[in-house]
Amino acid sequence: MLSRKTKYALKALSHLARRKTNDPVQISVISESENISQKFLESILLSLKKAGYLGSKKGKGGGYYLLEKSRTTPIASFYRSLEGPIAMVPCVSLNFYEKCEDCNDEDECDVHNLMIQVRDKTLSILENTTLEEFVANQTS
Amino acid sequence: MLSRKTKYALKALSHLARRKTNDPVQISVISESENISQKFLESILLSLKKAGYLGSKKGKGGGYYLLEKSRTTPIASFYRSLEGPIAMVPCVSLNFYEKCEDCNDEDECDVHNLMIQVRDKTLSILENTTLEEFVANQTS
DNA sequence: TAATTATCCTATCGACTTACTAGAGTTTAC
DNA sequence: GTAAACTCTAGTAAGTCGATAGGATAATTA
Repeated sequence: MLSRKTKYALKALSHLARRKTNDPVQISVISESENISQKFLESILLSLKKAGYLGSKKGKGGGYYLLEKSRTTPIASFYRSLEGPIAMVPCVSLNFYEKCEDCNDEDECDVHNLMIQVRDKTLSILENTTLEEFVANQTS
Repeated sequence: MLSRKTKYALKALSHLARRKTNDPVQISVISESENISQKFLESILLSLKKAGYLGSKKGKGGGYYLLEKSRTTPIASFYRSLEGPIAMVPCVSLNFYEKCEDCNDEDECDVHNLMIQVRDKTLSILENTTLEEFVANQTS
């Protein structure tokens, strides 16, 4: 399940990406337009900035803006930076791999083998959809 | 992420399904063979029984056994009964649908539309893999 | 019937996570 | 220099997770 944090982040990114220009947008504007608690969104946008996806400008006329490269960043990257592993089990995670303590031989673990398939299918979407495409997506 | 509960459940089901016969198997046997805390496994197997996937026999020579129909049950069913929704967002869940409070028009929500795709890909595996196939699965 | 075996059930626990909120600090534009 | 806006640190209520403890219940065996 997607946490609210990640969901809100994707909605905020979508909001910024739908704009033609990369001007700063105030938190309050995004928060009202997307129906997200402003204070909560504040911390989310800050995370996205620290992760290198957004820029910010303080003071009057300030706000958060999309860094140009973020438009071609796959959703998988945003997901991982907010939510962590995409895989359903750490032992099939590409970026957050961890061995199971209870499992001697991964190749013989049915759960492992099934979850690899799920991971691959999921990644085929999340890795191949950029923010740009995410926004352009009409009932795909 | 798969909870340990669900992971252990799948491993236990796999253990039972790998057997040719459907004789009762003691919790302690499964627990040792799969490296799962016995007490925790106890409650998991009980859930699976209540959900109608396993039978049980008390007393000497007792244990849990696979109900025949469970062999042809898709993994998705086990998953849902233990973990709940498979979808990443309630608003795209087939069996646990819930409307987002923050979203006016689902069809125009980018998150919604993307998560439909992820759901379909995931279901294409979990709905089309029966316990039998799950076990037969060799590095597929 | 008594003893043994194994499931069934309740309830408790500490650690962690989630979704937020409060409030003060800092930078910028005018 | 003051108002506008982001930055940052804390904290918190509620819930979940993984596990444990301890006994109740039921079935089998002798």
